[in-house]
Amino acid sequence: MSTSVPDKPTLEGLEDRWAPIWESEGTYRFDRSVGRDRVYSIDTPPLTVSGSLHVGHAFSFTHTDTIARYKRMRGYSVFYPMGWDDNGLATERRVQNYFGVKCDPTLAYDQQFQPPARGGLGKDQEPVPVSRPNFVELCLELVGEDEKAFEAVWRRIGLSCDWTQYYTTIDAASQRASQRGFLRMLARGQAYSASAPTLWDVDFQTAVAQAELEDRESNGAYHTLVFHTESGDDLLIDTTRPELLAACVAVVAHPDDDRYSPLVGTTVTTPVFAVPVPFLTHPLAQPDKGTGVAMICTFGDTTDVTWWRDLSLPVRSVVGRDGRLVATPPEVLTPQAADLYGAELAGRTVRQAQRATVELLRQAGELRGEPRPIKHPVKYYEKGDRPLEIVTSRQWFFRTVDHRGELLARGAELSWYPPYMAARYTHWVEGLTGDWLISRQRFFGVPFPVWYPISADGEIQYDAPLVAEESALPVDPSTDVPPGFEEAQRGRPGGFAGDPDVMDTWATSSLTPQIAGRWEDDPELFASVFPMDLRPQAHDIIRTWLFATVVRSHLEFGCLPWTHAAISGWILDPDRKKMSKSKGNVVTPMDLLGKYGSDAVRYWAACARPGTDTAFDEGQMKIGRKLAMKLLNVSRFVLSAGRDPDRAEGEGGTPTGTGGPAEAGTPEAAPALDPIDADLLVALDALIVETTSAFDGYDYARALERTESFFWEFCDDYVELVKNRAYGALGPERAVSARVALQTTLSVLLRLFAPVLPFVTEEVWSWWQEGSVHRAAWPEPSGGPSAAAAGHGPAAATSFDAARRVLGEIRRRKTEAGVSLRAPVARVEVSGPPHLLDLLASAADDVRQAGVVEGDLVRRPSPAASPGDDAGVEGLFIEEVALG
RNA sequence: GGGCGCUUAGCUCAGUUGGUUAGAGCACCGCGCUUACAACGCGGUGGUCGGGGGUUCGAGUCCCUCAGCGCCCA
Repeated sequence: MSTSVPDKPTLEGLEDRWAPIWESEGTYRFDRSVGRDRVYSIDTPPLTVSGSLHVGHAFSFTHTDTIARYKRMRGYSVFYPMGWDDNGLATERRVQNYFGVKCDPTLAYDQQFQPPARGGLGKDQEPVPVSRPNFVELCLELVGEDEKAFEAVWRRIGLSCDWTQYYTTIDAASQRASQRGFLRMLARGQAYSASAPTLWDVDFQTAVAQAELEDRESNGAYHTLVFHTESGDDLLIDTTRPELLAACVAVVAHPDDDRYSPLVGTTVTTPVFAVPVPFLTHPLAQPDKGTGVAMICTFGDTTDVTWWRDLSLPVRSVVGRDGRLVATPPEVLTPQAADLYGAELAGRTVRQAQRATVELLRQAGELRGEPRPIKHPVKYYEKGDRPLEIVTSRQWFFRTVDHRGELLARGAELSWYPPYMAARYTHWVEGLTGDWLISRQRFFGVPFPVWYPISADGEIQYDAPLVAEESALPVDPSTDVPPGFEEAQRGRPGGFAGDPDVMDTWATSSLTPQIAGRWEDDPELFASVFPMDLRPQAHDIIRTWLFATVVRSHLEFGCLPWTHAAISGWILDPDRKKMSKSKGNVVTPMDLLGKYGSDAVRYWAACARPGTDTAFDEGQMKIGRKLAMKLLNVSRFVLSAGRDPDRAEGEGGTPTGTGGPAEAGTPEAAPALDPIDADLLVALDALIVETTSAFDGYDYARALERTESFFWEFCDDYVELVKNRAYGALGPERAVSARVALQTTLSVLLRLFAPVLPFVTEEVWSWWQEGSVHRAAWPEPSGGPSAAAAGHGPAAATSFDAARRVLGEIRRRKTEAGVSLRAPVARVEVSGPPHLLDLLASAADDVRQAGVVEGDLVRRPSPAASPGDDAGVEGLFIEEVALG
């Protein structure tokens, strides 16, 4: 083996040098030929391609990468695919603007289609309608560009994923898996369509699922409306949504609210429209809210939906999908009331209608007092700008509520890191209020593989969908034809109509283990990777992505999709605010990678405890860079110290990568080690045990911290102590002892650092070893001759400890005296218990060399020392350091 | 309103089943170009462990309570 150490090692250019080599050598390629028990499979989060990567992504993906690299060095064949999630609203908007198109799912695919623009339309131009398949093609073109940029960042940062296992959630295989998954759910009765109250975003024109909701504290106002009882009394009801008065179907009070018990079961009359509605009770009515009576409308909020369902009330919708009041008022209105509605409210937006309704109430004398402004939580779509409305429409759902108990059990079965994150899942499942709505009225997504028959009189038969055959997947019902039909029958009586919607993003990305594992497309691969070992993700999507993936795996396979979930924290900006695009505080990783180097950025990421939110801190990257630089320099010393240029070649120095210190780095076989060299190797064994256990518990941060701390002690104390001896100052045999310890330790440290610092460790490894450090075996403690030679447990004081203590004191005295560390020392006197002095004696030569002690090193037994005192080297006292 | 975290040096954070005098890096101050390293090394200053109470021979660590911050959910 040749050793080739550069004169001036540098961190510059390591990424450009090693990333292509890893790719061409297939260093991270998954080997499917091994059995499932030797596979470690990772369900990588597919990043949304729209938008840009920020350091938070680099942060959490680095965490996963350290685990992947560790498992690989432990001998696993690591299945670590990379995926992109390109479905979504953001992409649609960009595509519409960039190409000047508008999707119309009723249109047929046009193979010759060319978009009117690339880079945006002119001012007078109207967007061109295109079919869904054409629209999807344009989406793919645009996200393809982004994916290239994303991939470049990942390669630069050194993610050890296998790029041959790459997928996107819109590619044909993903669509096939997604549609197959849907059809299987449908066949088992776990997917169903229903016309039901649905949360609706009037701007995005799509249904929204429970998981996508967020409450926002918003301005509103209580309006006190005057209803009329059967006996002609006024009944006051506070509402924030008077514009829904025409949709009122009942009023409700709490069953225990004695104030209203006489009215329960009677009929009251609404103001303005004079519609009779029942007075009912329900436990969700809050006696202390407003007057204690609420008007139930279809539908003002989710509580209305609950009341409507529990109390079996009729539907009287007034708000349309466009967010305006519908043209035709509920049938229950009298002709006069309907005329009033048509004149004052029909076609108005919700806000306009509220003003108009207030005016009508005033004119009728049925508004008591003035509206009273309040702040209250209102439901929004997380990406939306206007409050959600609730409309009634036909949508597809996956059943979840029926499976609540089983899903809770799956959550308990999963190993969570850190464990307390399990509570997020449990609370979410316990709080489920409805099944999972999967229909989206969008275009760039996976279509439902169903059509509906059209009856002879032209009615669409939603209850008897025509499903695609699995062998035909993926299909697009807007262009493909259901089995047994011809294209000419599309939209005709007696023919069929394709489902116009696409599935929710989560309906597809909940299948990432299936997609990456090529479910059904490659049964052998799937069997060797599924269920997977690890799901790494952030905590904000436990209730969406993690939950949805568990649902799909549980219902399809009756098992968890993975055995472990590692939840990473978030990146906060220096003011401890969440980093997000809308706040404008996002930092992108590419510049940082260039400035500090990939290893340094990875170091910063790996310092964060699993699951802990972390402030963005360039200072930590500087430290990482310093660490990488130190590794280069000390390696240069270790690999060149005392080498005889004439017999450098073939000298040995061959840590094989398969074992620990005992068999590693030994130019001459089994030399007699100096005590402090043996001490170092014993401590190294302890380090290996500790870091291995930390990585087994997914605690990359602890592993790094311990390795780093050992490394600095190694550099600052051990290397300084033995430096002269390694150069041969105390003879060739004792030089060999030092060099064995140095090289063995370096070999182990390089491997322990490799998961976090892949570039610099690979660089140094290449100076003296064959193959990639990332394919080398994780170190094992030797527990062998070196430990026995040391003759004591790791807890007791060692020669190394005694030597560092005395050397440290000599340094301190020199510093206090303001002289150079090279200044000679005339005399040192140390007192302490005899056994500590003996330890010191065995390292005395090294201490004298390192401390430049030219005179005596006197050891004076301390009379006060008790024989059984096994305290540490604090028992040594440096009585005198006489500078020369 | 409920839940989950967090609060340790000026800053960013470790601190394992409770166990000597609570640690690291950065920053700051001082010394030093020494045969791996001046984009560096060596040394030093710096803390009522958020407040209060409790359990214990002993609490940064366990329990209760209060305050502040963050996130999730209503």
